[in-house]
Amino acid sequence: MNIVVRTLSDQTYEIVRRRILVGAMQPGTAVRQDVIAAELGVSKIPLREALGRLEQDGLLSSYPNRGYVVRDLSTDEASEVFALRLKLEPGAVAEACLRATPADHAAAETALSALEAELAKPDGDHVSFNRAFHLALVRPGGHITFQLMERLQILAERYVRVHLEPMGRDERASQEHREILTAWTRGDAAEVEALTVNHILGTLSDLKQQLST
Amino acid sequence: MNIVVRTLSDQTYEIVRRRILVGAMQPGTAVRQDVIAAELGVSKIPLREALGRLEQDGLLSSYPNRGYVVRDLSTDEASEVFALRLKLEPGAVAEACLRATPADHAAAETALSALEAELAKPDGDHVSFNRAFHLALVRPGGHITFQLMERLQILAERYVRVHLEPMGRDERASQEHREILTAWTRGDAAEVEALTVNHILGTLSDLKQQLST
DNA sequence: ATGAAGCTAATCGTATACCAGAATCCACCA
DNA sequence: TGGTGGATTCTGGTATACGATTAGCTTCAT
Repeated sequence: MNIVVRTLSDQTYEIVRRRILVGAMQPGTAVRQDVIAAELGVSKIPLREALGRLEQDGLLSSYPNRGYVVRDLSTDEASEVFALRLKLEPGAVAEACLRATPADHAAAETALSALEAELAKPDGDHVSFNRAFHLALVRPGGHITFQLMERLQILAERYVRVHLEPMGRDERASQEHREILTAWTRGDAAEVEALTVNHILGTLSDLKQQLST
Repeated sequence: MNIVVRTLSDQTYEIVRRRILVGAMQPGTAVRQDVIAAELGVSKIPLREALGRLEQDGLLSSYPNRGYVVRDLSTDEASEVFALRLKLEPGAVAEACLRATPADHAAAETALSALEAELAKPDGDHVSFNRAFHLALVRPGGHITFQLMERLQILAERYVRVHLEPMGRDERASQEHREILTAWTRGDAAEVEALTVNHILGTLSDLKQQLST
């Protein structure tokens, strides 16, 4: 497919990112470099590169000579992230659907199937697959847009995991996904945009409800 | 002021970024790590961390086992970057002006004064100061928004330098800056937003004109 | 007891040396 | 002319060492 060769830095990045996203590394925790390096069996160069990327992703903060700390979650940041998604994602998805090739259609279909399959499992990791699907809808658009969306998705994922994963809001969201993908593959930009707005608003309102309890 | 201690990685990042932005490292050029490390007198760890950040900034691309390459400029990307700025920046600046403290006001004023002073110099580096000013207007808003805007500003700066720096479009832009800052300090979000839209559109239209010649 | 001052241990940031493996180049050969 | 198979050059990664800084703990004076 695309890139099969991945550097150790990449893999380390994804492992640590997952740890943060699933809460295995709690907010406020200092990142002990040699400990993690030893756990993962990598040396400091790939680890530090991974941590640097995570800082740019907004998952870590760094303090000179004191290292990295897992960033806190906050309702302020949650609002910010979802406000940004609302500003960018609908347009990005719409734009992408106009440029999407058959290969992109296939990729998006695959991503959604994988997500649905994961939802069927009792203890599946559907949140990651959800992110992958959403990003597949954006990828055919511009490179920069995709990069920004990727970051927003990652940040959003933290909040979704913490607040929404326990409650299953899966059936409705899943149906919305299908609708979006259909319109997207059809190239119906206006419809895609509207559906995406709704979808994000749906997630956001569920989130707000959870936060207020 | 804020952060006085900066790591070597940070400094290296800024030096290499400047080289790319001013064209000292041309698009398409492969980045020879040991050469640059030797030139800057740093070892591979800070250099690689800097390069990784530049990749996330969209200034470099990396290919496993082949290293980093300076990304090409393209009119497509230029449009993308400015479209994103238009979607994000006006709202971000408006939001920030509502949250800005007196310290933020002072910082923005300082940034604009510095920019104006630089414009007075015959061969000043006003493009960097322009970016600093624009970012000062966004900083009091959310952390994530600021990070995204920072990246967009950096990307935009490349195109501005290449296409607009030769021609001086400075007087009008400079006047617009003053107007924006005044409304911003006053906390007039609606006005700030409108002025910012106009300002970006102004830059964009100058850019399009240059590109079409 | 309590706060300040000083010492100590832990950890970060960086450098250096080294190695395996991929990519590239080039000379040689069909 | 057109491969082909080493040499060469880099990158990506490891191991290790070390100065500097931070944080924690101890001690001492009040």
